[in-house]
Amino acid sequence: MPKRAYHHGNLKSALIEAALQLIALKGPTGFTLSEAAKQAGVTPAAVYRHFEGREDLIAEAALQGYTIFGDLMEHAYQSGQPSALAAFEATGRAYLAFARKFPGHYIAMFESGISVNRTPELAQAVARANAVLEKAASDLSQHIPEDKRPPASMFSAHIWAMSHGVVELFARNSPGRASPFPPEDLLESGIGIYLRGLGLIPPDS
Amino acid sequence: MPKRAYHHGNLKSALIEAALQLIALKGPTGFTLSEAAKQAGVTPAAVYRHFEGREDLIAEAALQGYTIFGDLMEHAYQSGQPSALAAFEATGRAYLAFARKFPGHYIAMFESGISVNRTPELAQAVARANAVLEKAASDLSQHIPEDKRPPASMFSAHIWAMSHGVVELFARNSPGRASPFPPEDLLESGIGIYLRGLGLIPPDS
DNA sequence: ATTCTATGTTAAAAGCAAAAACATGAGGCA
DNA sequence: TGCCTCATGTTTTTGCTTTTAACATAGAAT
Repeated sequence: MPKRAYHHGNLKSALIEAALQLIALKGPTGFTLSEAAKQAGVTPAAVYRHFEGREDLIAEAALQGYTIFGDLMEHAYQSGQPSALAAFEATGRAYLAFARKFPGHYIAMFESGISVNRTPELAQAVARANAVLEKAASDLSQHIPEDKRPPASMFSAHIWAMSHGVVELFARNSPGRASPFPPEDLLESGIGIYLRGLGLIPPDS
Repeated sequence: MPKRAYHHGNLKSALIEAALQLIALKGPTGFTLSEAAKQAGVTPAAVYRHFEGREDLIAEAALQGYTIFGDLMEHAYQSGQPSALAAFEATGRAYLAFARKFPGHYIAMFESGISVNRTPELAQAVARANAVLEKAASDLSQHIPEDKRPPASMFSAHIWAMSHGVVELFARNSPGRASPFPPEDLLESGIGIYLRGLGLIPPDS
């Protein structure tokens, strides 16, 4: 194999790819710009032609993550239609699936400490993902009597919180906080109980 | 005031204190051993007389955190006795209160990437905190008919997950993921709905 | 009083982020 | 065809970090 030409061709994507791998492997703290550059076959300084710096590289990985995340959630939502309940439960499963399939993205998004308001682009990608979740929650909550219906944004915040909590505490093997249950079961049962509490599914196991 | 004597006196605690402050301020990534040393009025190398290195310093902060956390949860649990429900809800509130009052500890515990099995001591402190939560959940779940009662460990995992999710997503101002609701309300309502789903509180707002 | 040891300092090696100065080569244009 | 230009990489440098080794000091023990 001939050594790479002077110009890489698509260094930007290669760097994001390398960053995602390294972030997933060594955590947001262990990740270094230099190592990502090396893995892309390039000197550290070259990174600055495509990103403002280390943080910006992580931020772009997160942006890509939110975009994929939004797509997946949207697709899951559609796949459950026309049943509001099926659509809702599909988004729940998609959440966990995303965290499992795209660990680098997930970490960049939620554990790297970057602000969602870092750039307008990022904020918009977050807002879009949020909107899908809230739409699924809103659809479903139409089935609740209006007087005892929580705001859809609260509903979706609850579900997002539980999903995120399950991922952070029990789905990541590294901290080793082993639960006796597979994360999928944990989340599904938790959401099930919650929905029962809203009267959205009948009270039988 | 005369400059500090050659021997600090209680450098170890001073370093943990400084670390907690800096971690809360700049996140686990921004935190540096050197800065903690400077803040304690000592050279970086002095740190190595009391800790194995940067990670170990963070780990000890986390250990201290889990100990305080366990104490607070225990106290909250006792404060609600003899009502299992009151005790349970008190632990929920205590969780959020801890995250708010001890941000440095919380971050060291849950966001710094240290493994809970790093040392036996740490693992034990985590286990103890876990045990309090599980006891509260177990007490409460006695009030559920045995055939439709989830395992106490699953019950407590659900609550822990939602609590942690609320803290991470909505209680930390830095990521700027503003929810329209105060985290306390969000968590309290979420737990309320969940408990209703288990039939532990009657279905009225 | 003298020695031992815990606890500090200085000094130095190795790695990283970031910026400045320099190099290369691909595409537009005569 | 041949030159210019500019996007894209490389070297080099600065200042920070972690970590280790060698040295210094003072409180405690004998």
